[in-house]
Amino acid sequence: MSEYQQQHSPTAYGQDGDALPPVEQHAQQYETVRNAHETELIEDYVELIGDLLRHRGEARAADIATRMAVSQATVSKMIRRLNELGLVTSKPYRSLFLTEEGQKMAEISRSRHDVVLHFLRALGVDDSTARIDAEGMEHHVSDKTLTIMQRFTEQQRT
Amino acid sequence: MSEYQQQHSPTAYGQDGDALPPVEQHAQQYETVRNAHETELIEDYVELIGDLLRHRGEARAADIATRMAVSQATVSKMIRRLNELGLVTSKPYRSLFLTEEGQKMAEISRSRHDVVLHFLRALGVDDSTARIDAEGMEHHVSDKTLTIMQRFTEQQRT
DNA sequence: GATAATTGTTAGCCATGGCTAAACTGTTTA
DNA sequence: TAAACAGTTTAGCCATGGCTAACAATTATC
Ligand SMILES: [Mn+2]
Ligand SMILES: [Mn+2]
Ligand SMILES: [Mn+2]
Ligand SMILES: [Mn+2]
Repeated sequence: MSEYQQQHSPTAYGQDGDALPPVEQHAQQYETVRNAHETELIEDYVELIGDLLRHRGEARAADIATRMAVSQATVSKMIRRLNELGLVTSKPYRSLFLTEEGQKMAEISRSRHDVVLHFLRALGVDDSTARIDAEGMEHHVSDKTLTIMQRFTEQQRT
Repeated sequence: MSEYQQQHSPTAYGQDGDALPPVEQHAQQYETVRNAHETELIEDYVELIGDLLRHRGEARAADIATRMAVSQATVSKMIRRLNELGLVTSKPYRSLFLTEEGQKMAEISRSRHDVVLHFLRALGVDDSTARIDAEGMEHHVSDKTLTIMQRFTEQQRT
């Protein structure tokens, strides 16, 4: 491991606050991010389908495509995957519906999303920015952090 | 647009706090996330190479592979991309170096990363969790939010 | 009821980011 | 100095998530 042959940096930087984390911990950071990326899109689809069902009573592929700014072909393909994963049921040319499992995922995702969004607003971020940031951040916030965010938001509200 | 044919939801949910955002805004959320994903991994590589150079004096492919928990083949392929993007210079079987542009990106990424990490700690998140969350969150935090996070951290420090 | 418009599906393309296996280069050590 | 080892590269595989183009089905309009 070349990384350990040279213990002292020859540059003038020395200690500048943050050292490199231990290898195992560092590796775990990236692994966790990769895992999040695997489920991220699935969650967004399921969450959106749930939201469309709640707010509009139906979830059509065309609406998903518009809201996600993605082609209908992309949505169609994705729906097949969601079907295979047992998250949605779909008859051709009909509205989508969520399975039990899909509904569970939708609820969890929506609640996570809400906690992050409300937290950002409580922190002083304007609504439109908060919405954009929350859409990405939500998938990378641990349960621990989520709890802390929630507490912060509640305290702020008083 | 079927989404607008049915204005009133037939379910009992009615208004429950958060309505669906307007289509254009909603679409922009997802687009922004997709854009972030395109540069995310590149930034992490460049940032890590910069950190290895600073702390160890050299950045070897093998070390990157270990730290990222990824195969050496994956790293090798990625280095070719970084090269093509003009972010690193590399002679075969030698340590990597960052170009001017690569150094700029590394600095920006590191500083972003630090702001998010320190913010999470200031918020009360334990170090190890903060590190994991920051690794993913950093790519989805807007400049506006970043500024607010920085202010928060400084206030907390007093 | 025929035609037009909308909606959905399929086929096939591409880039990205993983992987394993095999070959190659450079360094260390017997 | 030759062999062994560590590090690097290449080839080729796969899944994911985009796209366009062509076609099919449903729904709306005349
Ligand atoms: Mn979400
Ligand atoms: Mn999201
Ligand atoms: Mn980073
Ligand atoms: Mn990162």
